[in-house]
Amino acid sequence: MEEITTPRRVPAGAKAEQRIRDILRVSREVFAELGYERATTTEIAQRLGVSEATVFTYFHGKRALCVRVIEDWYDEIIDTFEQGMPRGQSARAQLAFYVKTHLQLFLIQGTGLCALVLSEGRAKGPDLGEVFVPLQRRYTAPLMDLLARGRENGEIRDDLPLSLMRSAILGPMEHILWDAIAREREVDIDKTASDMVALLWPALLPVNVEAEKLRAFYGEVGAALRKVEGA
Amino acid sequence: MEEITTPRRVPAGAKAEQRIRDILRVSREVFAELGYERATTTEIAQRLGVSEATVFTYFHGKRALCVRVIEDWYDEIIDTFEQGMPRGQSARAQLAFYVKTHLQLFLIQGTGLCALVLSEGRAKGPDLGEVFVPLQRRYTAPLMDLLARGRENGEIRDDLPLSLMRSAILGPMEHILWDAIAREREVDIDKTASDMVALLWPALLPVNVEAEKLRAFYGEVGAALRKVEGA
Amino acid sequence: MEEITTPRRVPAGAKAEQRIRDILRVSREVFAELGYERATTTEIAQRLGVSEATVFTYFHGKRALCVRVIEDWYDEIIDTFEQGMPRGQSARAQLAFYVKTHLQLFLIQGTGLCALVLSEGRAKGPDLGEVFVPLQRRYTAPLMDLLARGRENGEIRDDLPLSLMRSAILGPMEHILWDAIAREREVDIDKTASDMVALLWPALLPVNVEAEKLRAFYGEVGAALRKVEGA
Amino acid sequence: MEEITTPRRVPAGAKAEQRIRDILRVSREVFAELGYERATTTEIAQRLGVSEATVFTYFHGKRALCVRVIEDWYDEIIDTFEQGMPRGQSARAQLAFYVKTHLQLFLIQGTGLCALVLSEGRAKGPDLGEVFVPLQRRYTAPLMDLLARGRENGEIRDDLPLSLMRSAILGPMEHILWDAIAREREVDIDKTASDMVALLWPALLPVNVEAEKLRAFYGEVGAALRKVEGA
DNA sequence: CATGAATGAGACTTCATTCAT
DNA sequence: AATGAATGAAGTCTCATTCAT
Repeated sequence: MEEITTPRRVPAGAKAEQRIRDILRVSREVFAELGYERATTTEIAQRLGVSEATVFTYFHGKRALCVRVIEDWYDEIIDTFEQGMPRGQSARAQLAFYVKTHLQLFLIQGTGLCALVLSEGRAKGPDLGEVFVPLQRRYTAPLMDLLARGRENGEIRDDLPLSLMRSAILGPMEHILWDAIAREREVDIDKTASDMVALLWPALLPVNVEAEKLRAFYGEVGAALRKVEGA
Repeated sequence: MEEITTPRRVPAGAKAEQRIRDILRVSREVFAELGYERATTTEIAQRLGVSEATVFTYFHGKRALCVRVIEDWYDEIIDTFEQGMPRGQSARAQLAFYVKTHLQLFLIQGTGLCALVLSEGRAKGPDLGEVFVPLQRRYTAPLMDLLARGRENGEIRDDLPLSLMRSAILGPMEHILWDAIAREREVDIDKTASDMVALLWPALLPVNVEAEKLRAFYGEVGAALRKVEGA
Repeated sequence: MEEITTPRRVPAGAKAEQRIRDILRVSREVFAELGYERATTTEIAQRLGVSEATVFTYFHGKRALCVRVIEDWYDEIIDTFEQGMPRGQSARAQLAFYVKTHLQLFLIQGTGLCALVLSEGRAKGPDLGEVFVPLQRRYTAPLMDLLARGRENGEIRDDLPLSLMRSAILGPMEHILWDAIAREREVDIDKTASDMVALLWPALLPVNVEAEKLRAFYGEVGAALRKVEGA
Repeated sequence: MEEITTPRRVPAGAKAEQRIRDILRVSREVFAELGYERATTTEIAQRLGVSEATVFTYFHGKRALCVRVIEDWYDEIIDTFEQGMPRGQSARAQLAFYVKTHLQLFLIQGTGLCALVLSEGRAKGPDLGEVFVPLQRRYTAPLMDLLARGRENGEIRDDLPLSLMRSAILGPMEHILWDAIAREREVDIDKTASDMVALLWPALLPVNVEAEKLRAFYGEVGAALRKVEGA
């Protein structure tokens, strides 16, 4: 089915690489705006000011181009998380970073790509779908790690599967983003992010860390602190 | 714009109604599996074992057929919620009902329709989009009511917008469903539903401010400790 | 190609004849409004409040129905002329009757049928065309007779072919009618008819050869004069 | 309503222009032969020996193609009239030119386009109709001007509306042309044109230019002439 | 290398017509 | 006698893709 043949000869060189970047940039726009089916190679070529044939000189076809667009997008996101994640801080702080960054990335880039992945990734024929599974895994890895570390530290409850928690964090964000798009409303990213964390954090807390114990802990730490200060 | 032409003549009668039901059933399948763009009238007709012309005898066209499919689907869901919601019970019990029913409806029907609504509702030209807005409202109404009643009773926190809470409930469910589809894994609905409520319920509870602060303090001290240890 | 088979069995009887008349009446409307191609059997059936199948019970098909509509229309027109023509009076009076009646018939019935005949009669495949030739002959017969009689009496010139005169009378009327339709303007039939006769009658009079030459001379001298003056 | 979408990209270049001319040439034939509804893009493509897609590469669609065909045809006619009209000569000579040129243009090109305009221009939905109104005006302008100038000079009667005279000239020509087509008979253009003018001219003359006066005028001009010659 | 030009395959849709009931 | 229902055939149009230049 899927042609695996490479285009006659993909050009190489500095100029060629620039061309590839241009095509990818514009394709990302078009796929994001229109979705896979409604996007056309004509539209992409026209926005670039080149002929359709040129696009096909550098990419196998529409499908391959779309896959590449999505891969690149994932890579960017994953990089951003891996590099920025404040690993040393509390799980809550890490979550806050994750949520805010996520909202930023999606709202800036538009939710188009998000929708693209969600709807095209689901298409029956494993046309695009199978490409995404590993990407999805890498993409959610920072969150999963965050949760796992928090669980080890006792900061996060361990009575429920991590995958459920992941859904409880990613799901609302996607939902909010679509809502924002659908209503064409501006979103206050900072506020939304902090509200979201305020809402969800209690859901992640260990259920058995009770106020009583916390108070005792607080007292002891305070006492220890004063002891040091007094010394 | 909107075509007003009636199909040549929509038959009416017992046999005709059966045919309409058949077409709708199969169309729901096809749209759900393939999405709007990839679904074809040819496919629908073939699965039904009739000619394409027959489909067009009963529906104005692909678009109208799809709209009808979605409307019917929403109606089913809304009915189920409105009739089954245990209004007398606690907010938590009502939420449990909502979540479980939701998962059931979606998993039985497949998430295809959900994806259909989400991706087509977002399409550039508000071709299908505008049909959905009122449906969406009716569809989320039971949940919003539930939350509002809980808030009045003091069962649910009132320091965050309802819309955020709505997203925090619907979002995870959609996410789980897509995950289930993508991995083609069976889902234990009862367990997933109860886990989900166990996870989310604390997020909805009124905040005990003191406890909240203590928890934050606890988390940060722990993190500081680990930093020292790690260094 | 053209099926010559009769419909299974054309019903007969008083009720059947009424039905046929109804179908023809409505079909005439529809064909006149929409032209042959744009008219549909569905439209005809719907306006009648019967099923399409019923139409096919009484007529071979769309084509045959249209032919019959046109034949009937011609028959009406021909009858009107043959019965009303004031044969005893002067050629000019007869022409006046012919012109006025013609305008009346066409404007009342709409020019739709006229257009139908003109455009369908011309279609390449002699589908409808060949049916019309004899009708056209009968239809123009009253006019041709009128002219021939006038010529014998010396009331009408005999230096030009009759067919040309026929065109000079029928042509303008059709032109006026289309103009009226195109601009959706009301036409004052009496005035238009008398103007038309006033205009055309001199064209039909026997030529006074000498006067004619003098007139030509006068025109040319005048033109030459203006040329000099203009220079 | 009116689609604004451009074809994917209309090629521009020497070869492309040739192709466009070819498509227009063949389309003109097909529309002329069959009328708008019966003409098919398939037929056009087949006669050209290209795929249907090629036709759609150069034109938005059937409708646009037809509009262009008609516009071009009108332009040709209008140019011919505007350039060839012998403005300096007598009104009769100008009319003779107009009639003969008209017959030539129509008989060479076939009356198909004439019929196309007349029947499609009248179609219920003003699909094509509205395109024609301005063209019609430009097209009849030379004739109207001719008549107006003649009237000012006293060469043409002023007791009847110009529009009626226009119909009395254009109408017969169309009628003759259809007759020619319907009977598939050759037409002697020169003879028909001169006969037509001979027939119609008396209809346009001022009714009060009488033989007596003309004779006197003739005598005087003759005398003047001889005086000059004698000198 | 870039592209102008062409196209095969397939989409949605319409409608005259048939036939069992 | 009437019709409900179904459909074959055809039509317009779109788009990813190819290939010679």
